[in-house]
Amino acid sequence: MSHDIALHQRRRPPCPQDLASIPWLAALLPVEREHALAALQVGDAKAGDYVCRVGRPVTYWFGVVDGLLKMSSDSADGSTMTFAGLPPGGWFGEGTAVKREPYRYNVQALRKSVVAGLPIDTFHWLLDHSIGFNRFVMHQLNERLGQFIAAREIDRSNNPDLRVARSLAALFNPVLYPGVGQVLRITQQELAYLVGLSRQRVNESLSILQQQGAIEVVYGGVRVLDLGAVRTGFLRLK
DNA sequence: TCATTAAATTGTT
DNA sequence: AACAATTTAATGA
Repeated sequence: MSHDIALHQRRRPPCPQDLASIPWLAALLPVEREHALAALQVGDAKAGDYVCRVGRPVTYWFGVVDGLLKMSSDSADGSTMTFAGLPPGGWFGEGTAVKREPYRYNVQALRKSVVAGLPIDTFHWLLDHSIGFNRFVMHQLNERLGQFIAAREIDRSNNPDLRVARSLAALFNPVLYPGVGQVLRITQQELAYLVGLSRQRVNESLSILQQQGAIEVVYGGVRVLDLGAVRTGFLRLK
């Protein structure tokens, strides 16, 4: 397993295709956007690469252009706790970026991914100058708060079907992950890593959710049919 | 662009 | 954990 910080290696300027998948650019005025574009960086991360690590000083505000990342933390007893999966369109680290504190979690590529980074000084410049940017970050923080509260309920529950459903619902969040759309590209193995179940069990849960009409299982991904049903876990007990 | 081959993913035991 | 079946990605004409 590699231990590179993705954006410090294999870094390149963003291409138009990358820019199209960065949601907050649309919230900026032309002047602001110019400033942001001049500083934006894009890098490729191999599976297993770290995007950021606990304790490192904040250098960038990160976003997922393509691929899938995992946000996790190592607790005191040595076990690893996964907070969230990060699909395309997701940006993270604004909390620590605002405070200029060290990262409080690890973010690792679950598969080959494209990661974008906005240098922290540019991030602060946008906070100071752009109303649209502030609005975006505020929505982001608010939505993520809701997601973490939901995540606590997931952990309390022991029903694997419910856990899979809620994790999927989180990944399909259109505010946090506008790049996902109707079809989330994730293998059952990757989902198993995120939820903390075996691939077999995830496979079974997906079948049940499909039977209920909440999702459709496709090769290498999941199509959402009824996000509300996925969110509530539908007719299943806790 | 198409056919062939290799690799990845899934469903099942 | 191992297997065969299926789907996708890669290759080269």
